[in-house]
Amino acid sequence: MDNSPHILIVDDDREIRDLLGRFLEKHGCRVTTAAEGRAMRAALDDWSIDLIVLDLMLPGEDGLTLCRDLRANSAIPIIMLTAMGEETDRIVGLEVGADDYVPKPFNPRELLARIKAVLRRAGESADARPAANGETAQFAGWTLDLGRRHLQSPEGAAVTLTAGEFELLVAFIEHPQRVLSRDQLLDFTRGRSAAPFDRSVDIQVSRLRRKIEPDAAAPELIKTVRSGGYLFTPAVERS
Amino acid sequence: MDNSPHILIVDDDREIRDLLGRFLEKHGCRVTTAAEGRAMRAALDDWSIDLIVLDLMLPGEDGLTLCRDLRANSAIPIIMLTAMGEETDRIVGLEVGADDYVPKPFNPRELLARIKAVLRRAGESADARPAANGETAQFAGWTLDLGRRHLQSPEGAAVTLTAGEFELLVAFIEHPQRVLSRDQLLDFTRGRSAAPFDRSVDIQVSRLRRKIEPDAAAPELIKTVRSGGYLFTPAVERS
DNA sequence: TGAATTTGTAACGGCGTGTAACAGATTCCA
DNA sequence: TGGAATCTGTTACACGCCGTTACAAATTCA
Repeated sequence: MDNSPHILIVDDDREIRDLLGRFLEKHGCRVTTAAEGRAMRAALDDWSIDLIVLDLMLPGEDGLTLCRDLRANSAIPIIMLTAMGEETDRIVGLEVGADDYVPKPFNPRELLARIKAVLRRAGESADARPAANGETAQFAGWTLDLGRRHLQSPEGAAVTLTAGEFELLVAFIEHPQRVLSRDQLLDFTRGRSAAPFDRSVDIQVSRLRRKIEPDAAAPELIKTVRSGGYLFTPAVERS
Repeated sequence: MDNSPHILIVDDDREIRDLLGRFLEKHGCRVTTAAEGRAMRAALDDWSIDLIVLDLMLPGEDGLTLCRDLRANSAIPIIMLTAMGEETDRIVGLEVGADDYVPKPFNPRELLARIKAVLRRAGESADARPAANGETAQFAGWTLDLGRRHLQSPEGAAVTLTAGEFELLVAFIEHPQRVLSRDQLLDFTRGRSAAPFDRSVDIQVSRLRRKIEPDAAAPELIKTVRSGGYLFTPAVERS
């Protein structure tokens, strides 16, 4: 399962989540599931999701509301599941910003086909996101300019980062003071999941530490959490 | 698929998008699709579109509005799809600036013929457009005069650019602080898609860097994003 | 304490990128 | 129209990034 799309299934029906999840995994997707809005947001925070399959009918916040909220600050493709195939639902779903909709009950194969189609289209118009325009982040005296991909030390010296180091640092900055597993870090930086005995994250952490830690032997900024992952300790301020 | 016209299909009906898209691709076009206005704008931002096939009836913003907006600041040829062949639609469509209209249901062959006709006409009158008259863009102290194709360094010295270098710089200036793939850059500058092992973009970037980067060994303006493409880092101001 | 597990990192090699050099294509000019 | 000058893509090779492997060090557990 390398470099495969990461699908988030949001449905209150456990059976649908499990069956659909297994089906998609068998067909080359990584899958995370959530039963309602709160869990959905948690999953979006924990992983780099490529596409959301969102049930229209949910307890608590319903799918339409979630969909509108998602659209407000992200461009993640959404496929809506609607209980009835009514025209009104379709219109409303598309109006609210869904990329496609599938009426229940659905054929998993058809859903998979639509997922692929939506992902293909999304890939074409991929980097429509403003890519952190002009934003900068400060931590422990350091300044990272997201737009210019430029890092400055507390003393004012420019430190050049390779693409991989930059991506890793961005992942840390976007999730500070949280333990991030190697799997999550790989997902954030490379959009793929870890293979067994995959040490690539360790290596990149080691290389990044050499550039930003005053003493790489006693790291302060990026701490190791044994059998957990890594933790970015400084507070991050963005502007 | 080289140097072929890049068609953008805007229609909320997935089936029409897919079928028509495949048909056009089979007949020597490159195709990108969008379900509604938001996706259409994203696609226009990401690619150099030669012609838009635009459905009159769309959820959210309807085709007429989109068409009028498009005409306000671009000359991209537009073919409207109208649900009924009513005279009024035709009149309104043409009034709003569409180059042709095709009533639904339509024969793909006929649509293709009209696309070719409109493209031929557009190609003839292409050089007639004043090409951003008198506009200039500033970035990192440099000034680029779009009309005169003239570049001035921060010190005030004139730097002559070849046509290819100029087109590349314009592509960067029109999409600053975004990672642009080699494929996108080829589309912007030459209107074609990349062949496997195509290094032409790399070469042009290398040549442009030599002219505008203070230190070509440590580029600041045009950064490389490994396995992603290139990124124009400075903020761009236009006047 | 010793074994098992986990992490740090040196070393190597595959692969993506930078660029020199050449050749084909295009433009310019008489 | 023909030849020169210029521009642009291809080829070839060097370099640097990054993942794998291997082994040492640190930590945990019995």
